[in-house]
Amino acid sequence: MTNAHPSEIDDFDAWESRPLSERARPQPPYLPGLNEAQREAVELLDGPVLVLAGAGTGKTRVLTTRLAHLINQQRAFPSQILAVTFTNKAAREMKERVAQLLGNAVEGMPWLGTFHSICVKILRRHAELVELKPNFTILDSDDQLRLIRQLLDAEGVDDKRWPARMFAAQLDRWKNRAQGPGQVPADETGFGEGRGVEFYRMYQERLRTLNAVDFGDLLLHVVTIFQHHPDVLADYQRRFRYILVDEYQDTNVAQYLWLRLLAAQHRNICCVGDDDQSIYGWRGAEVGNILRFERDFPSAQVIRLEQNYRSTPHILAAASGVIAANRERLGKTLWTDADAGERVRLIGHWDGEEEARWIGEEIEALARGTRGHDALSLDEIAILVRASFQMRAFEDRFLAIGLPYRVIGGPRFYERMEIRDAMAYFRIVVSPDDGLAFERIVNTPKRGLGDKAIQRLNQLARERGTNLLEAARIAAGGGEGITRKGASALGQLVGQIDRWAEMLRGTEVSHVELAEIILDESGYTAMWQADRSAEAPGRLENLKELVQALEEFENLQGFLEHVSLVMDNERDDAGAKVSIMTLHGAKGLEFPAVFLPGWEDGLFPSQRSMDENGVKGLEEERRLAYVGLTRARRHLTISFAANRHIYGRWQSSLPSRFIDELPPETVEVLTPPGLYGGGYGAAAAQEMTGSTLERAAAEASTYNSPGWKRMAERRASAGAGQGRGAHSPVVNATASARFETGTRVFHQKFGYGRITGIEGDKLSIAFEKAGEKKVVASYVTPAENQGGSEDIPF
DNA sequence: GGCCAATTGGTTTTT
DNA sequence: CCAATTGGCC
Repeated sequence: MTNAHPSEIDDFDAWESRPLSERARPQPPYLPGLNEAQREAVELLDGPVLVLAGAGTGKTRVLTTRLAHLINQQRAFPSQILAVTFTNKAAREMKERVAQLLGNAVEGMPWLGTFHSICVKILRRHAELVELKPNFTILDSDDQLRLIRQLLDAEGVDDKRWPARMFAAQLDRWKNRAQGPGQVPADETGFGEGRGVEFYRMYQERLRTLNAVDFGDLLLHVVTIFQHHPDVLADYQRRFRYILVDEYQDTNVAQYLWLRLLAAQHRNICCVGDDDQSIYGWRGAEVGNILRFERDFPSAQVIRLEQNYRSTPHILAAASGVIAANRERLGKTLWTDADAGERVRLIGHWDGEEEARWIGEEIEALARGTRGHDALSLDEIAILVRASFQMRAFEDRFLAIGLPYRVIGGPRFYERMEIRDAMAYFRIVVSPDDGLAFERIVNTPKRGLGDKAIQRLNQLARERGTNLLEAARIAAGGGEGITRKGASALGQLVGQIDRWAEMLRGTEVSHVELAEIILDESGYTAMWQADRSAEAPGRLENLKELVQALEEFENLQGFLEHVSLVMDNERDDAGAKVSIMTLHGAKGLEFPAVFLPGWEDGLFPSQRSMDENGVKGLEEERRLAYVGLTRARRHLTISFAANRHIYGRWQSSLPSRFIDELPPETVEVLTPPGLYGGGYGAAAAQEMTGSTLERAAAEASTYNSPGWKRMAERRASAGAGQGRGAHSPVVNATASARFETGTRVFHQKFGYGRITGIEGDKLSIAFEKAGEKKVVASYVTPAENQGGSEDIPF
């Protein structure tokens, strides 16, 4: 079974038989400059190697240099190296940097990519082995959930008792462990009164009918093929002479099996990772994979990268102090020869709003350079939170003071409704079997075909053993239990799809033009043009962007595959801005100044993690703390609030237990000692009551640290009225007095608009760009004075 | 079949 | 508090 690239293999054999002297290479220019451990990690090319790369130790550099070295030393053709990453971003970066190292001497590496993209490539070649057609579609989790809903509904499962989401999660767990319906452990079939495996089978069957796979299938199917078809496996084993894996601590069982199968012949597998940065256990990652590496690959060499080039000793000490409390770890000691730098700052606040206000002011100080350092660009500052709801407090505050920020990891472009709709139109034109796509668009725009009609179509498709599109064609003829109006609408739609499919095959129009025609003729664009809601203009804008994005692809098919695998959302909006993101989102990044707010027990570590996963959960939270701490280069500030406004109710909490784990000598405490009983952290605060907290806060101005003084001054100057936040009655009164209906105003986020109504502290404003919105009065300034209430010098 | 009001539940996220 | 989804009503 030599299905793939025989020419490449022949080339290699020819090359391998050449005398050694011809293969010799001069000392490569990229080796000097690496430290000893890094160099070892680059040069140990043969056999299994585990590189334990602590945060900031030059992991990416090692990985890319090793790749370049393999090619430079002619150990293998680029096409014989398998290099896997988790994200497209990482893959892209690696490609670029290898090309840079080798001076563009290498034509692309076909097997450098994410687990999923590489699996797609393999699976398309052998699709028939798992009863798929090579042009199968890849469903995202949204489609997946809809399919599950349909299935469970058809089986009469009560969604209240057995929610579709729950089954989706279960499916994920199974697929993450590469367990097909036949390999599900007996004690995990409980879903739907013991019908879990039955549903799993049916779900897989439906996917097959749709000629579709979900994300989990990409790995599961390939592993299944490898296990059942030794000839196919042998082919790939032979091809991949060298294997490199990034972020090994994040691999799940399926990925692990996949790697082990592929590495079995040459055994040249190099995994790079950091067990201390494993933070994706909740989505199937197995820290165990990295902890067990030496057992899995006997004679493996383990290299530790421990010299940190990113952070100051104080920051490293803080991170080490926290992570040392974890039991399950391989153990590394980061060190640096950088200057001590300033200590990690720790500060407690009365509530979340005060925390946001304080951080806002600190950021302004950093940006002005008034903290005794060179001024920082806002791009060099980040706020890392545990959960995204924490972001709002910062957004609110920064909007109010006009501090530019960017939220990283919001809703992705390709996840927007209008984009998914448009894509569904493209999908049904490209692949007539894609019933989910058809279902999505059949009544968008409204064609009078609701749930009833769709149910009937599905039934019809089942009866006739055909796909939804064909069923619709039949139903359009009438007499199939669809109303006359519905049948005629169906007939029109099917006719349109046929015509578009015809155009797709022909050469008359380009795929970009076709896309425009589809969106136009279907009435989809018109639907949004007719929509008077605030979002409509933005959606039309997005559709334009979508069509524009198409231009970079050869055809619709290629584009669709790109989108299903590369859900990137890198919008590079210009201007220096503070980054606000989750700790998860910050992995792999670094910033000169980092703020870590919300270090309260229950929030961080998250109560839910601890409740659901006990010590394991707590340890993962602790690794998350470690990731957060090690993002900082020079300035690091941890903070917590005694009270927080969560989901509309006040909640008070104790400082995070992780705070107790910070080595005291690396920390500068800005919180008055009274506020949390002298020491800091949960243990010290255990016995504090609300009233003692209040009294301590009142005594705060007597505290003597410079940081605290600064804060006290600020607090005093802020004035008592605003001390409890921008939403206080005082502010409201001023605000409503300042505005009246019809006033033209400016809002930091939504731009210009006219006030259409006032309710208490909230204004209804018809924005010129963003449409009608309700906005808190204090975030809006009269249009004549758009500079805002404070002058910010940037 | 479509629209509005009430209800509910709300870490972390890539592919 | 707020969004997303569901249930009831036209």
